[in-house]
Amino acid sequence: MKKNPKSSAHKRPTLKDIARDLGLHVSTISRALNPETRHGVSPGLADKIRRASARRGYRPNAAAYNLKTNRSRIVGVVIPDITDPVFPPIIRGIEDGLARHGYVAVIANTDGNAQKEAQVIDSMRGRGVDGLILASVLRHDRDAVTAAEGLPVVTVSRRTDDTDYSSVVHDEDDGVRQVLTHLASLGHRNIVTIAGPQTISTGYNRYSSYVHHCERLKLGAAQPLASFARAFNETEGERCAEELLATGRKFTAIVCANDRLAVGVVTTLRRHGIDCPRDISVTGFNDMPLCDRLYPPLTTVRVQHHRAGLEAAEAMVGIITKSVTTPRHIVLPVALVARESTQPPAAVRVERRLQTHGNRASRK
Amino acid sequence: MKKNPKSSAHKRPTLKDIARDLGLHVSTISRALNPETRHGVSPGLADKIRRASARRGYRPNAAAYNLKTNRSRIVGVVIPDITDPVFPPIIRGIEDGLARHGYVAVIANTDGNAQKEAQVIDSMRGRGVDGLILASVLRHDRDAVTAAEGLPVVTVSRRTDDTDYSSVVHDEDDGVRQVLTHLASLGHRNIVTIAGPQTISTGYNRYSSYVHHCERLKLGAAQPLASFARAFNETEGERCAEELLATGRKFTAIVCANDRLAVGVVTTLRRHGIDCPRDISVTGFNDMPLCDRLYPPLTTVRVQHHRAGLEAAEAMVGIITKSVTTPRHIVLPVALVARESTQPPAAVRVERRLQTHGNRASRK
DNA sequence: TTGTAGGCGTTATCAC
DNA sequence: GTGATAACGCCTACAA
Repeated sequence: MKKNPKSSAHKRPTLKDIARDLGLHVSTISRALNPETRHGVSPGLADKIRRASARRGYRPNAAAYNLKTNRSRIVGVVIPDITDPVFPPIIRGIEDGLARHGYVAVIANTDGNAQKEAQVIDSMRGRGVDGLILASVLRHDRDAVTAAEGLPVVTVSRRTDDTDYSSVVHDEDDGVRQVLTHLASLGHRNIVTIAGPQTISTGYNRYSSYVHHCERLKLGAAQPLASFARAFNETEGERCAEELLATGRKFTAIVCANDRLAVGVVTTLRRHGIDCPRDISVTGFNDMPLCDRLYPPLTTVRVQHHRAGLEAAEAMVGIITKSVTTPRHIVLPVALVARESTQPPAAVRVERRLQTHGNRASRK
Repeated sequence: MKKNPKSSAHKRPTLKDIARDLGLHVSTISRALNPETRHGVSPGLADKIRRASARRGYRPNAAAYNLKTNRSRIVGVVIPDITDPVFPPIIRGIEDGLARHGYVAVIANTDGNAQKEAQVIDSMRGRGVDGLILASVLRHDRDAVTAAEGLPVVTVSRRTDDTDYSSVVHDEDDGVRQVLTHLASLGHRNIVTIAGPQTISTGYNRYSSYVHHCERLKLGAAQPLASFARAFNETEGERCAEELLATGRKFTAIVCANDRLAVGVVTTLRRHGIDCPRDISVTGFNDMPLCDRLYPPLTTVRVQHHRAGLEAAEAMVGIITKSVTTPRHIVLPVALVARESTQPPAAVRVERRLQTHGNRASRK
């Protein structure tokens, strides 16, 4: 039972094996087993072949298929860092989407390093990936673009300015609009922002929208105040909050370009004895996992991470299989999630209390 | 410049191409380029060949290599759900470790479903993975074991009871010991637990250690009280906390089998108007990302997620390349991280205050 | 030290 | 409809 070559136990059976079993030819087996070419074989025989190969536990050899067809059914996924809470749901979406079509993902982390990005893309190309899903691109990403040359590319969550890659992104502008409308309706007038890196489409778009909608809603006082983060993380949130406080300017709300920045902001505020939301309201963007369990639960913009991954995967498979050449740009809707990190500013609260004749518990 | 077959632009060059360029034969090129066989070719020629292939931008064709050598340099990684915050750091570690040796990971999610686990393992085997790293196994996982038959397997974070797979786990027992010692030193005596699924090694070991160390430290009153979670998530944490409260038993601390359960517990306590840590202390396990930004910052056990992934990857490559046959079991040290979710019980605080003659600010 | 030939498992293009 | 044959790109005896 150990090395019996005739036994079904040891080596994986090949087309040749089941051809020998049935006294047929390899090519017939191949045809019968391939849905695309099944028509060229009589129904009865095809059935018999399928049953026989199932019985033998036949599994097509991926390497041979790859070599012959030059298709690996592997898609490379390039992200900054899987450890950042926004990416796992996206990846899950990508994997789920790819799996539907028999594709799998190979993931690489760039740590936001453009050089490393080009390098991992190169190595993925060496592995013969059928396409690339990039969640790491900058707005002007020459390195990535040249490294990816000739391969199908879909960007997800982000977008490049200058190429015609297909993309799946979130409606950043509407998100920012909803945040500012929400803050305005609470009574905030002096709203500042912590913007993300302007080299990344999300950072750039969210900041532009902030400026645009502040103007439109007559917010942000004289000139809107902004601090620019060099990365989307807690540490930068802390640093930027310090920077804003150091200006001495008065403001009652901070709009952050993403949740992790907001988390850092809250930490810094607390360190300064400033309470969120009592003294200052803070908003995030993304609604990453655990957002609702933070202190305070964070008001943020929910984006469809998983869905974005799914769409990106579908788009990729579409390009690979149907050779869709015209780039498609999908923009997914977002939704404000108002939690406890936003509240009317103190002055407004006092005012309202007076209006309601000192009615306590007017707002828990 | 579009389809010139002689141009270096379009199709990836093969060994044959650079052989033709140099007027040599394919096998010579192959030998010169392969570090293992380079000895069999004169140094001068080898150099010339390497330069030429570099100039042409030669990249070995992975599929052909795979087909010939029956090695894919792909390792399958099976996890419950990449969306669970504990897994990304592990995966990052695995990917970093594999990358050192030119391997990549393909990830699949099982959602804790044993059947799905067997299924994804099967499909990975179809892809010709060189080995499997399992972060999803149960203690008795017949499905996984049979599906993985014949492939190198390393389990990470978890372990099976009955097979001889190599494994990389954390020192659960020491973690629980440190947690209980910490709570005891704060003055807690009535300590209950929310245990994880007993079908999983972590759940089982942490609970066993809880029982053992409670006894050793004379804790847990008459009989220790436990509620058993059906999964390691916030919802189950909430449910189990309700269950504990419903018993009517008095206790001052809840030891949770992981952080997500602890997060759920805190939510439930708050819903009942019970403050953590003032009224009840809560501890977690894992020190997942954002643990320090929760409310209250969670006292927990730091485990080396990334390191575990690295070690698992190294172990896997060791098995694949050097055919290490004897399973190795690595246990990584852990460390208590005391944060604000643990505090002396109210009775003890009062007592201490009396002892210090009403000294306010004795403890912030 | 270098060249030759065969084959890994599959698919595609012939002919029958 | 089915069988034969070549080829995908690489590795590796073996021959020269």
